[in-house]
Amino acid sequence: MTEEHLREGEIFADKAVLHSTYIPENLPHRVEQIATLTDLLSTALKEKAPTNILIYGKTGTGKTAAVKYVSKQLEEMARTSNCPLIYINCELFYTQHRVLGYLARFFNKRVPVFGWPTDEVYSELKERIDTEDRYVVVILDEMDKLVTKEDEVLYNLLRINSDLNKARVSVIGISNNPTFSELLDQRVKSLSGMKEIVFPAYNADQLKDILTERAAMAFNYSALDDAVIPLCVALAAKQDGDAKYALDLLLISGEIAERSKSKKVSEEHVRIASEKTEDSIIEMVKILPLQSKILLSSVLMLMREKNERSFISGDVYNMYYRLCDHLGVEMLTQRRLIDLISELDIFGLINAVIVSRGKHGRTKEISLKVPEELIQPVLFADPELKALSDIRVRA
DNA sequence: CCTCCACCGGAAAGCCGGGTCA
DNA sequence: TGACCCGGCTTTCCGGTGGAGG
Repeated sequence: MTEEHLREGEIFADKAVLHSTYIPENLPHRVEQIATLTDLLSTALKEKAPTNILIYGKTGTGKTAAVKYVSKQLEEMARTSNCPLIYINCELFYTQHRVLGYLARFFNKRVPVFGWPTDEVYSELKERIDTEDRYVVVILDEMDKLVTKEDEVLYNLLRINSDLNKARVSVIGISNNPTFSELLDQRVKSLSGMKEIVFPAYNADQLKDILTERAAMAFNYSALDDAVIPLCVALAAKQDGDAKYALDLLLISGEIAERSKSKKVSEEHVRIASEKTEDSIIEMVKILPLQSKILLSSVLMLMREKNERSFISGDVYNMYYRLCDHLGVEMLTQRRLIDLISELDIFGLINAVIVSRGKHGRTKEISLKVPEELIQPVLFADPELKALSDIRVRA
């Protein structure tokens, strides 16, 4: 460890501090959430009364960090009291079968990856867990990935306690989707006594605290130009206070500075870094399916035509139909567009919030979340969308 | 307090391409 | 080879709903 420290260059003291996997000693501005979480878990542990917790908030609001932080704290207690903590990222284990299989294997049941019917895996798992008097905590990160695939792993796990005699299971679900809680079956929620913890987005001041603290550990003394952190904060604040983005930016800026053999990270390096992350947005847009591209273009077109920032879904649909017509592309039904919009929202390309407008019904308010100038050329570069560039809208 | 809009999103079924098995 | 299955994508159908305005 110390050797590694010494090997770091002039810029970084400890690069790993800026990685998203790093769990800091304390998480600024998340005291309340951590206290609630610790509280819920430790009382559940002591009283052997399982509790299910749903954590939600946008990307980069410290959800995973907070949960890992708390697990670390509880680890000691866990080891002495036979309480395994199992962390699963659902993005990697995205079917019920795989999650259950992973859990079963965790409890030393040799389940082949393929070939077993799911309910058999489930009942094996139950048996395995129940062999001992213990308290099991299962953490499902990116939990929303499971529900959308009409999987029942959640429901099974949330209700598993009623089928157990000796052991007890708590589930902690983490979700990026702010409306996820509504997505969950109300019945299951009340049945399992699910508690919710919300992680709000960080504001600029809070982001600054976070970056300052991490930078002090990550960088060598005076390796950062004074303007660097404020610039990172400003850029991240634009991304809905995404702390992960801010830390990435800092890391990449540092690496760029290092590679260019600079002694200091400068504002210029941050600029280059932010361009680099822009590249990943471009990449994402590039590989979007045609229909999603048209949909995204509809938002752009509306912005030009109406000179506004956000639009209701009805307007977007209409524009989408106009564009399909113009391009001679088969158009999708409205129902399907709802799903594509949610998808773009999850990708972080647009913001979609449900609003109720009284007499004017209930709808989604949709706005672009990335710079227009950034994605427009990418969209129009698609051969299928070429014809869009000749739609001239009076300004 | 009730209504009613404009859309949301669940359920289920169809279609399609690709993979599997006898 | 053909029958069958699977998963992803899409459509059809439809029941639901928050809140401004009556």
